[in-house]
Amino acid sequence: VSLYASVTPLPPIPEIETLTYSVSDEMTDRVQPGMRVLVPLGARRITALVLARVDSADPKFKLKDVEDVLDESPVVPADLLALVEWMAEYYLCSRGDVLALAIGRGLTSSSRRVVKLVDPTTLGAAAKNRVVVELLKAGRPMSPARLAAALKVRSVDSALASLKKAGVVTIDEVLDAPKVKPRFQTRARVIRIPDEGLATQLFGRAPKRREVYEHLVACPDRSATLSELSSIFPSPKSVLAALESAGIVKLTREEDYRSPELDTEVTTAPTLNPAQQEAMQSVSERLGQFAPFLLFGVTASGKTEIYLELIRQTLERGESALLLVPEISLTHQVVGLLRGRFGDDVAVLHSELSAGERWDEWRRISRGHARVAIGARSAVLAPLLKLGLIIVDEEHDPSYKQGDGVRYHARDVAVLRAREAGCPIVLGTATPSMESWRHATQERYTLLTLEERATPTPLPRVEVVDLRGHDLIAQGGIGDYLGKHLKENVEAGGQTLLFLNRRGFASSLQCYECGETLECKNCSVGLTLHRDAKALHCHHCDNRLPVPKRCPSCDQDALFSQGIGTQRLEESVRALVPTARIARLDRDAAATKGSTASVLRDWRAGRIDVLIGTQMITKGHDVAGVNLVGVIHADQSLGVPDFRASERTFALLCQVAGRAGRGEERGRVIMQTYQPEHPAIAAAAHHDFRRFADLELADRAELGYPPWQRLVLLRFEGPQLGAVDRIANAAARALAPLVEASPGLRLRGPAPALVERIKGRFRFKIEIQSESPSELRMAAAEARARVAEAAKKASVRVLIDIDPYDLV
DNA sequence: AAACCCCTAGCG
DNA sequence: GCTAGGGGTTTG
Repeated sequence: VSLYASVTPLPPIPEIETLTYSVSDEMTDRVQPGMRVLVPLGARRITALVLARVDSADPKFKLKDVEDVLDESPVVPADLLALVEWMAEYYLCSRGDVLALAIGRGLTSSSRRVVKLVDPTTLGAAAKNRVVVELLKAGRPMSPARLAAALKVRSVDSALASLKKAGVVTIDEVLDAPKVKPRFQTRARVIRIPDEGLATQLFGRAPKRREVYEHLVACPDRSATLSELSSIFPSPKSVLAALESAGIVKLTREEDYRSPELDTEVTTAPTLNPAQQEAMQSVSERLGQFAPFLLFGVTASGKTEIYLELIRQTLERGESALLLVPEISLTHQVVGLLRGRFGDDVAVLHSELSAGERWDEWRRISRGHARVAIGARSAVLAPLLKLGLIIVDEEHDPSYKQGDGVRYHARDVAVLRAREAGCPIVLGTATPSMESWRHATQERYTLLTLEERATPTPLPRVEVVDLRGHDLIAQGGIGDYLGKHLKENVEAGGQTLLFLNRRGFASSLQCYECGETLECKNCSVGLTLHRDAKALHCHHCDNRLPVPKRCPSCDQDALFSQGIGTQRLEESVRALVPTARIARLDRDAAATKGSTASVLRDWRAGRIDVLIGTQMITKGHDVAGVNLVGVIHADQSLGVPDFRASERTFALLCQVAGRAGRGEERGRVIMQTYQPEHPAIAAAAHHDFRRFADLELADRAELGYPPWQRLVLLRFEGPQLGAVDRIANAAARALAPLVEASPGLRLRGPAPALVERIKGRFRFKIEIQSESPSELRMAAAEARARVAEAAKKASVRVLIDIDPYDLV
């Protein structure tokens, strides 16, 4: 019986989903699903991941052999491969795309051609040949692509062909090593206790041998690594060699994991209060089976302790646990807690890891050496073995939805993964997403509620200040009421948090003579004024320009700034409370390395009186409680033409408000707004999620927006407006018969995106809506396929966003 | 006729 | 993503 391997290239190759190779007899045992292999493809060799072993192959292919197996154990466990398949199907992308985002880059190798000069005397006639030879004479052997680049021509292939024929050069295929290699270390282990005679013989005149030996015997497992020993004994290598040849010690090479530096915060598990206990118990009873829970707990209700206890129980059952958090960089504290409780059993996966660190954490998990994985979005694909529990903290957080590439939603994938693994999943939040809330009210998810804070402080008092009739900008962002309380709080020595979700100084510059607003030349958006950097800054393409003195359009000295950002707010706070210690936390301030951490440290230590920030300050547990929280412009994010604007605003306001009064006394929150009656603001002021959800769901029902129905967004992007418009319309026409045939299918668009141009690319969109997700996916795939060819010709990219979060 | 250039099909 | 090879064009 012959064996074949179905593989997918890694990194992925567009248009190639799977390839089939034959497996030679001596490799049949080694080739297993989830392993990387080296395979020939065309004229070169590439790495690929084995998806399956199959016993038959399409006879129309003349199959090549798998050349080498790169792993000893599967890099991707079998159940994770199944999840990858599902994601590729659901999100209409290739398995390779999903695998690439799971494993990351740097783990693949491929061959390339290298040109070597052997005999420069027999030059060909062509001028190009001469230049190529000159270049090779001067430097080292290089690839055809680099030769072409150095000579600033498209290709040198034909010159090389003739040079090769004349015997001037040779072209070899060289295999690149993967960029990430495992690191090894030597471990010494005592395997035999010497009897008295041998001991005298070995140690009699060699006290150092005895010392090393005695140290090793005292170690756990009677073993230690070479680097550990080196830190105690100077150059222990020769001693170990002697002990090894005497048969006392065995030296082995083992993989050395590059674990990221992590803070460890040692705490003891507190006794859970009755509400926590009850919630924990409900999940605990269902360990070992699929059971989705929505853990709805107000801020500071002690959700984290429930997570920790459930993870402990899962490990005790011999299973592994996955904890997803919105942004790992802002949740160091949770990582520290986990490390404190579970030590080296914890692995961290996030984008800030180096390729080597990520790979080693990945291997630690996939070998079962780490059984708790914590990470952001992409950690939902962590290669855990015997998965027994998934927790998604802050399940409502929009960062779980990937905005480009494979546009997956980590929370949704997590629920599916839990179902496949047959384990409980806990979605924790103070402000559930409408989707999860509906599942809970329909009893598809079990609702667990924590109504009270675990701390003695009650929820803060929230006051809504009606800004109508006031010019927020003229007041520098701080109205009279907020200003009065800010002053009082600073004088009383309290800490104040001011929240404004816009960075920069002013949102735009406009000319009062000709009315022109200064726009980015690559994007159809206004440029933000950054006064500290003395620049106009495009928040879409990162373009930076000097601030012009006069209007570039009419040359009048008539430019004035509009809107208000954190930098301007900082200025007005300094004017209002000149003696206060003030700090700002936003993406601009965080750009200076390490500044975020030091600002947060100072804040927690009470060395800062007023902290100004964007939504960075609302996330995670790093910002401790304060006496006063000021929301500068609560309805700011309601202006976005997106059906989720209310939900986002509500969640954001609750989160900001939750920062108040975590310590001894009850905090105060002041929300300034032009829309005090808006449900998102009114409900947030009363900490009343249920009321907000009722109103919001009713609103969405009218238009059939999620969670009532599902959405798919088709996006069109390209450098020419006309081409993008044309392809978008062609796609709409391709969809028309489907819409006609199916009464449940609705179409909105094509229409230009809110920001019509980003980085020089024009953007159009089509929204498709239906109750049936499969019908939607089919329609989207059909539309894309129908316009694919024309789109390629017109350099228009067609992107499909399943369950989109960003509609504008 | 050879050399050069550009494009794209097909890779298992 | 790469490469070899097809076909059209230029060059000596």
